[in-house]
Amino acid sequence: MPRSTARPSSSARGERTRSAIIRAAATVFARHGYRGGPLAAVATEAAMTQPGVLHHFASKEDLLMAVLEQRDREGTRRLNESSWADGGGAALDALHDLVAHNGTTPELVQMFTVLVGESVAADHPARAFFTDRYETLRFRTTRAVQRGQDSGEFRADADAATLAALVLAVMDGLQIQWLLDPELDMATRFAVFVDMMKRFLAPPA
Amino acid sequence: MPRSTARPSSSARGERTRSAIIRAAATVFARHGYRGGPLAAVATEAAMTQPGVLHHFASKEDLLMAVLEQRDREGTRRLNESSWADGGGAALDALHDLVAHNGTTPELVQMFTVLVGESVAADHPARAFFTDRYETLRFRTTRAVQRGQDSGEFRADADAATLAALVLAVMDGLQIQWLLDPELDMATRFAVFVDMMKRFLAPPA
DNA sequence: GTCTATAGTTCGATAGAC
DNA sequence: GTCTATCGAACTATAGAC
Repeated sequence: MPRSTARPSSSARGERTRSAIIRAAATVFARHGYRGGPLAAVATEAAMTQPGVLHHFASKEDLLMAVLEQRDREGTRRLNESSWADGGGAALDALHDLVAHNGTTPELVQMFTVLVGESVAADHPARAFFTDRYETLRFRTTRAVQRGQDSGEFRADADAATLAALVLAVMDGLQIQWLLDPELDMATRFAVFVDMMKRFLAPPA
Repeated sequence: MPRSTARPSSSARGERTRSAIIRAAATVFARHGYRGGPLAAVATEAAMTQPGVLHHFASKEDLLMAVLEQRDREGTRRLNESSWADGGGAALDALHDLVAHNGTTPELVQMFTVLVGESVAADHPARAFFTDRYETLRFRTTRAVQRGQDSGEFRADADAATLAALVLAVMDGLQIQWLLDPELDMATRFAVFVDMMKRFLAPPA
């Protein structure tokens, strides 16, 4: 592995170009969707020509998958650095922090909302990605609720999997409404939902 | 106005053709989205040629708007025939019935989910339609919650507008997850949310 | 009112020079 | 590694016969 003081190797420079293209593609896909966003627009955004983009990615579809995986990793990293892993009410608070942060990154939110909508169509290249993503998110959120039940913070007789699906649903649904009308504050509304769920899960006195 | 026993007038036959095209377009847009669904596919689905479709609609965009308004009217009619207008818990139960019914019409649900995702992009022709639609739905749902507060069924110190936004968010979010994984039952999960919200809104004993 | 034919674009991908 | 040039496909919309 090259030391940070060394002149960047050819492949390291290549990685930087790839990153710039991924950033540009995220912007274009957020604004116009995958089908509606031409490679030429990605190229312009990355200060290149369209064949230049395809020198770094075999196809537009390849670029799409690279964008999705990159942005997904960034979002996941954020959660992992929070109190998410503690489970229970702390995990719900961590999700609230995430929603508040998302409110400062409309482009990222819009990209995922546009692409998940497109990908619901059976033949969309990102369909499998999103199916997997939701399965993983539901699994992890279910575990966070269960952790709260195991510790006695939450009632044990609630269906953790259903509640996990509801949490993710609220996040997605609020994003849609926020993107259509930016006046709407996601974090404030999500806080009410978290409050509602905590009361619902409070063990009987 | 022609009597029902009369031979259908030319314009009545024209209306039937328009309806058939709208039905065909709804199928195609649900499967591939607006941008991804060619007029030729709509034509095939309606057993016509592509210029035949454009004889009845000035442009693809015109057809899209006709599809949206038609399908929206159908959905709204269903709600109006339920206990929705009573407000309060009865209105929430009416929404649950709607969610259960939606579970039997995946094509309709998919069409709206795909199109709302696409339309979040600023330049999409359906953007204004969906912005208005959510504003209207939020307004009507807010009123339903307030009606419950006025009657004393619900606590008066809850923010009806926020709760309305949450209800719509859950519906949309569950639809996304259901379309990506049809194993997930929307109605069962929505019922848990309704239960949670009713407890949250129960007046203090 | 529906057809065939086609104009006029736009786009993804490839070829090949530098 | 980036460019210019271009191919070939797909799509909306129009023209005009029947």
